[in-house]
Amino acid sequence: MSNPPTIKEIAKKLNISVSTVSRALHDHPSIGLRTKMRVQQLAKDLNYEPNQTAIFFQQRKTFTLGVILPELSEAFFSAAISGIEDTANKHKYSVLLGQSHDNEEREKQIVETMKNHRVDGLIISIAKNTVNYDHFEMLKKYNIPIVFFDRIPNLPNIHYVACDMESGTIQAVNFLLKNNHRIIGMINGPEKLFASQQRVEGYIKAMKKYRLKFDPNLMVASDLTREGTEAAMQSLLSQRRKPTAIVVFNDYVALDAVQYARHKKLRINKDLVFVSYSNLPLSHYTAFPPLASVEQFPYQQGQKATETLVELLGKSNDQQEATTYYKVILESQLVLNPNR
Amino acid sequence: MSNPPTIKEIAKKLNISVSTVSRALHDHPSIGLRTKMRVQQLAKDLNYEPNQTAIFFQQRKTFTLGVILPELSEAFFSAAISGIEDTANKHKYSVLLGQSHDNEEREKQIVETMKNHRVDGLIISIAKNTVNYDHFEMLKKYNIPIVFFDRIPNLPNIHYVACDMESGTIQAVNFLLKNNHRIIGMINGPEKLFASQQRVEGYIKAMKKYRLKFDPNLMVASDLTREGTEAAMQSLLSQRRKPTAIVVFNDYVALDAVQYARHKKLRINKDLVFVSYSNLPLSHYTAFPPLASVEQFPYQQGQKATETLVELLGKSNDQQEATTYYKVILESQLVLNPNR
DNA sequence: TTTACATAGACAAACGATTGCGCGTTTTTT
DNA sequence: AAAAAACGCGCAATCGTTTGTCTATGTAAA
Repeated sequence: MSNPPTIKEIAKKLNISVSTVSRALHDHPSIGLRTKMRVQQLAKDLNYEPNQTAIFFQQRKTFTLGVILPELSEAFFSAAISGIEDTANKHKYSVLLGQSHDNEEREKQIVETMKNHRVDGLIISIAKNTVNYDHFEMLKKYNIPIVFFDRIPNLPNIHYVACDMESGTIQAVNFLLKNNHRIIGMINGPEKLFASQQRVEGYIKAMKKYRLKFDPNLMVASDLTREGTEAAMQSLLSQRRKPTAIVVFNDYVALDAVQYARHKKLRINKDLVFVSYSNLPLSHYTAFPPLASVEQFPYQQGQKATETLVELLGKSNDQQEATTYYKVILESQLVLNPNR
Repeated sequence: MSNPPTIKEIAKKLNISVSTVSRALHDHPSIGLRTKMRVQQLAKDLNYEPNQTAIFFQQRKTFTLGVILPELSEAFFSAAISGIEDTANKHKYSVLLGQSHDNEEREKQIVETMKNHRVDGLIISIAKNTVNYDHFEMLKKYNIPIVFFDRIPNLPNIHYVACDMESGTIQAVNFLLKNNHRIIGMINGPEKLFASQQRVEGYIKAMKKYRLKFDPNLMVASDLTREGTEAAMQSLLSQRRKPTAIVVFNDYVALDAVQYARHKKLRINKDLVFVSYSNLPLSHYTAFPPLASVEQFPYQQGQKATETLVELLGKSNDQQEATTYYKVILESQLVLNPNR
């Protein structure tokens, strides 16, 4: 027989009704032990497996989590998806995947696809230049909860998991200050990102604590492309008060910044030192690694986001409404480079 | 209204039958232009979206591809999944994800989950120590086609996409031979992997062409862990005929091997040079990169595997049977490290 | 005018499983 | 021994959509 066995076939072969079979397979108390055994035996013999698509349809639940990330090939996100998949799996959920390529249009379209697939919930790290959040709001009407992580939108009532970049930045700047740097530059990311704003806060707070005044010229933004980073470096290095240290948005940007500096004949870790974020494994192997990097625990963020979502899904809609929004903050942590 | 609109509601509001609505939405010729317009207008107004789970169920097709990879956080696989997702998306397929963590048990369980989800097809790169292939064979009975890529099982009748590691190895060894190395070691991967066997073939062929005899002591295997690699290095370096160059299974292994060699006070690229596989982006930034690396085009492999699977799914079962098995071989390519 | 044939749409079954309700039979209670 | 409760199972609706078949109306051909 080519088609997988169904509950109907079992019923027919045993001359009982489908409902009995269904209940027998679920160990329902109202089914006698005898028939229960017979059904379960035959099911095993026929290699019966319930048709999930039928169940999904009937139960209006798919046990599937949608995950939307900017770039799967970036180490940060691939670590995150790893944590997400592991945790989802542990809770019997499957993972439906989409990458936005940092493109808002594409992000919208994926959200649409996920909605039509009737995913039970979504985990999203938004595209870097998404400014319109309608496609997220829309999901509320469909009762599809979202947990954002790392790259979170600037919206009031959302669930999210993120690293506290403010404290991480304070750690980073303090580290530099303690090493006698006084003119500290910063290459930040897109202003829209909450994480960028937090970095600014942390930077300013740390400087203030040392009674150093904030020089806005030392704070530049990169769009995270190589060109953007080079422009940022150029701007920083053309200052009258040249920075002796630079805090950089992430390790990828740092690699580009380092290359630019070397090209300008600056001696890394002598004329100019770098501290960055992410602490990718590669930075341990790299020729001129940043002195230190703020670890953001992508795997753990993914884990936590998934656990949060699963917990949310365990609640009824009313309960969901009643929950105050989850705002899970993981502490980031400055990690000194062992090869420094 | 909390529930999404259905075809039924549209039918009721317009006082026509559901079948008419369905056909109108699909532009079926037997529906008059007037009603067609009215239906489509109302559908738009109500923000109607077909319930995919119902359609999946009804059509016995989910437009979902299952993807099983060993480790998402490895650069090779994250690049591959990126290619897979992009290509699947282009063909209106979604991607259901699972990672085996190189664990055969887990791999089996994921296959099971995917089957129950009724994915239309599977793309798999097998766990490194999977020796039993029953769970793959089983899928044939359910008419779920599989396309393997990169890490392919040693089975006769399968579809697969892979890089030709033999020619890549020949290129690598030739490169070393031309640079006057005569004693060339190799750290290979698990013997079960087809790719490992191909590397051996390539190595031997290249040596033969130079009329050099094959010294089996120069060929060792690593289980890809740091410890395994260190053991392999130790074995190689303790030879009477010490290698002046080593071909290493991949860039991760190479990084470990390099560290071991440095620890042993060997001068990289002087006393000992390395050539490896994968050409991960990080190797451009690394302090002591391999001289060259055999690029395996993970993104393209993912793309190609997905295209192959989609093509397969376009065919009826009979046609599928009739197709000879796809064996897509991408040429690998030796890439010299620009920072060498 | 009658026959024939498109045209436009309705009816209903089917996909596979779950579940509220009802009904007959057995067992327990008093 | 009669009434009540418990047990064991079947009936049928339901989830939303697609699709084969049938019917009614109108139009063209004979």
